[in-house]
Amino acid sequence: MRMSTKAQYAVRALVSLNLFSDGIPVSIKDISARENISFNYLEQLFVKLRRGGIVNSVRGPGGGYLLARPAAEIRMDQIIDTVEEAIMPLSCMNSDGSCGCGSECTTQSVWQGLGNQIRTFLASVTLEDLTNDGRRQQDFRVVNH
Amino acid sequence: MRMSTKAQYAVRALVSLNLFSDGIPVSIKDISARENISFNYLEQLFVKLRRGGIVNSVRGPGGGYLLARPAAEIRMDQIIDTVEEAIMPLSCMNSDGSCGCGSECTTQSVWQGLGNQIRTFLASVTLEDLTNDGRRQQDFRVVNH
DNA sequence: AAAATAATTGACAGAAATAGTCGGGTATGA
DNA sequence: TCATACCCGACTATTTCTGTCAATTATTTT
Repeated sequence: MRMSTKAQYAVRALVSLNLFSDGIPVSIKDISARENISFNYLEQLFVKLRRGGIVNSVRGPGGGYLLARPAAEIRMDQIIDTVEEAIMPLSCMNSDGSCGCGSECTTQSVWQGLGNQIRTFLASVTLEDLTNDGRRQQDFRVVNH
Repeated sequence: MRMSTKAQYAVRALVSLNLFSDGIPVSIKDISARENISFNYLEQLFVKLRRGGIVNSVRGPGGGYLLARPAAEIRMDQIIDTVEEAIMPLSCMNSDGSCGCGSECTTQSVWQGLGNQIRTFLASVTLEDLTNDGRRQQDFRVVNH
């Protein structure tokens, strides 16, 4: 069981975006350099994030991306939903979320319980929470140099 | 983010084992037939489960596998740990569990929090819990035929 | 002792998902 | 009109997952 780099990159990128944007667009190039994530790969992620309504884009020189709404209203589960396919699919699960393995599947309840647990946790953390963590780390670094 | 079939199969197989064993060994062939899981694949899983101390093996005719301890003392997280590599690794995580991305990694806390959440949940469910679920489903089926 | 059963082990292969690349477009501000 | 930076789809490489196979060892039954 693992979290894809897609999700990890997307979250890191958005924290970085929130941390360094003062209302002006931040370019992928900047984020890519700052977070050391492949430019082309980030580009892909931001296309999804834009379509998912997490960020808005500004084209042309000086353009880039902006959060579509306040960081406090952007939840982790929303980010991951837009960037990945599903938070916790099972092998016996149909595309509509129903179970395809009939009566054999005595263990389904656990996995569903786990899925709910994960989703609840991710929904309880906002981009603002993470950005504050980031800010603290930054301050710490400045103080200690 | 997904749970591997390895983990799903292992749990199902152990529930089945516990459900149909009355102190006598159950062969992989039986479990394979009952749960409709590939014999050869199950074999692999049981090697790990044995090495992980979840089951004991009995060789020769009439042999098979037995739970190494009471079902109530076998927790989900233990099963998954023996069958998979890690419950929630991150791409920036070294093999020893430490983080390799230094100060850039402002988002680590979330993933660790999530990992703890998952682990806590899995540790709260025992094989007995699941077996009881299975028994109820079986009764239900018997009653309704 | 021989035969049958069933675990044990390691190597291998195909498929799918993930991760990352590339090349050409389009909009926009200077 | 040029440089910037988003936009988009296709493509490739890598890894992981899933499953198969063959050969071996241990044990019981006949």
